[in-house]
Amino acid sequence: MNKFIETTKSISDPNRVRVLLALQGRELCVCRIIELLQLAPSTVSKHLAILKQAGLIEGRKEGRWMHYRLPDHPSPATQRTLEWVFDSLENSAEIAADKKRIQTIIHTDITELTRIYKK
Amino acid sequence: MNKFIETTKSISDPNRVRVLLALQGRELCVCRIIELLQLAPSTVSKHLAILKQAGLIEGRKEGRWMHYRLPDHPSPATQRTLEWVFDSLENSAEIAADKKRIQTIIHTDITELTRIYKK
DNA sequence: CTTTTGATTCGTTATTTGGCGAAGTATAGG
DNA sequence: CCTATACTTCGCCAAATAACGAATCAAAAG
Repeated sequence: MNKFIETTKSISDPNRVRVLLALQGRELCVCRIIELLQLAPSTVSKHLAILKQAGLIEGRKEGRWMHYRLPDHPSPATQRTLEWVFDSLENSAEIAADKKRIQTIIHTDITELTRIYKK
Repeated sequence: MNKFIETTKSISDPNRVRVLLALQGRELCVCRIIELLQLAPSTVSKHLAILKQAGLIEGRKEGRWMHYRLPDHPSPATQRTLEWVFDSLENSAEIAADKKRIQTIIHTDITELTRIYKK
């Protein structure tokens, strides 16, 4: 039950759900997720930590960059959770808009994104 | 997306989840749900209103008693949500304990339960 | 080895949430 | 009718949550 509630809490925030959908079929570094969500780096980092703790994403450090992705080998429970989330949001307008914007974001050079920190 | 978040929020409280599981295959009046959860009537009523608003349960008034049950004709989305919840908690110890206790509660006369209000 | 950069941790604040008891509503019983 | 009963609504409080900026950490780059 505890694990289940941890899972449901982790997916009851729209920004965290957007992250899960953004990671479908690709890996993203934190700076691109920041660009997608338009939130402070510290806030995004917290959201990612919550999703990771719940087992819904995993991280990989490569030099200075941290890349997050959906689990390579999710537990059956995690697998079903992700399927349910993706299935439920198949027709979401917000997610469709994100998907479109992600195409721009992944083709933007990282040095262009980091201006977020400089503001 | 809003609807989805409303759903996930409604199932991210353990007591609300316990209610959903308790309603599997049966209808229960509020007084029995109070007995199960051991919470104040006003608190239980609030939880039930949240689940109802999310479309996960429906209510039926019969005289003085309000009976709640899982929806007779759930939307496909609601159906999948309930399946996911039930599937996820198949092996929960807390839910197993509740199932056992519900057997007692449904065989207890309502006049025995109402002592909760009298305290 | 100092600086820069990408990300996380910490401390604070505003909002939301879950709990309760008191008051209100509606129905049944005396 | 008037009272009791089954719930719900309201108002309040304590705890949890989401957001931010400042400080910190770790890995390149200068």
